[in-house]
Amino acid sequence: MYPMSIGKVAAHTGCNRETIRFYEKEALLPKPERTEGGHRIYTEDIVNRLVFIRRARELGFAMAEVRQLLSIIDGDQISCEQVKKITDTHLQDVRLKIKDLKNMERTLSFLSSKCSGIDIPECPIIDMLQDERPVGDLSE
Amino acid sequence: MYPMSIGKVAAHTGCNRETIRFYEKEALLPKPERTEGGHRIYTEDIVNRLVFIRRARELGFAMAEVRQLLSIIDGDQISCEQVKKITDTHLQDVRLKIKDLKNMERTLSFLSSKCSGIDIPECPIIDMLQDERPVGDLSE
DNA sequence: ATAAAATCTGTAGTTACTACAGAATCAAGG
DNA sequence: CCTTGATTCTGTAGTAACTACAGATTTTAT
Repeated sequence: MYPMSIGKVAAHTGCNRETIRFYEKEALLPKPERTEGGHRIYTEDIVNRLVFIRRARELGFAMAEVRQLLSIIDGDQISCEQVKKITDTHLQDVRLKIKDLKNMERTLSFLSSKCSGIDIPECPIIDMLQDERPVGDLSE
Repeated sequence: MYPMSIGKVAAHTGCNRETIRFYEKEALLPKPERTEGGHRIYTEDIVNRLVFIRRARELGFAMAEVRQLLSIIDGDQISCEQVKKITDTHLQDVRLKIKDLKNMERTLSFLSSKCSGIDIPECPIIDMLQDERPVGDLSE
């Protein structure tokens, strides 16, 4: 299994090659050993670190936050308090985004419901987007 | 009121100056008249168009979609069918994003609940992000 | 030995803006 | 009319997080 070429790592983790090199350039991943010809050779440690990064990213953590999490991991002892703080801050962000998207959803489905889709001179969607009244204000 | 300088338009619409010029460069807005010295002068028409763009953007339409909507508006007759199609496609996108974010939310709040925030050698959040088991798999 | 597959570096493109720098113009007050 | 401060001008570069090449080199398999 190990050591692995970059292509194997990509296949194994689902992270593409370019992204792996990108993380290395950004110093989220350490520089791996090289073959004589200069090809990267990955150990299990680095691959685990990559998996960690991908997982955090899939949970929506920004790269800056991932960087913080990694630096906590890299420190002598892990500060659970800091980790929880980063997580909770991010959780707030996610909740806010959900709220915003739900508002969009509400307005969009309202707009869609007003439009038959049958060609008529006046389009209710266009009309409402051009209307003086702010979108999302569904009052009379 | 009209005609307006770019600064007034910005204040009036809440869209910042740079963005207005950016939309012009991107040809979402037409090139406005200029003063002798070269400053832009905005008519009501252009400002209305800007408001339309901002509203569509606030509903999460991508610039490419806004572009499509505008070209429909600019055509001889508005195709309600096309407008509805763009809207409904976008609505699907929004719903998908909500779904993804809700999954993140669920996992993040689970992680957060597992962490007391009190410094202990092992951090449950870090552990779970490093765990073999994929995040979001809350099974035993 | 040769051919095909994989990898290398470095640069540029993506989205939708935002932030300058340095120069020119405009509006208001005296 | 003149000055001063506010506004605007153009053009370039930066943001986030990758992704997509091009052209050269290396590795692997036959």
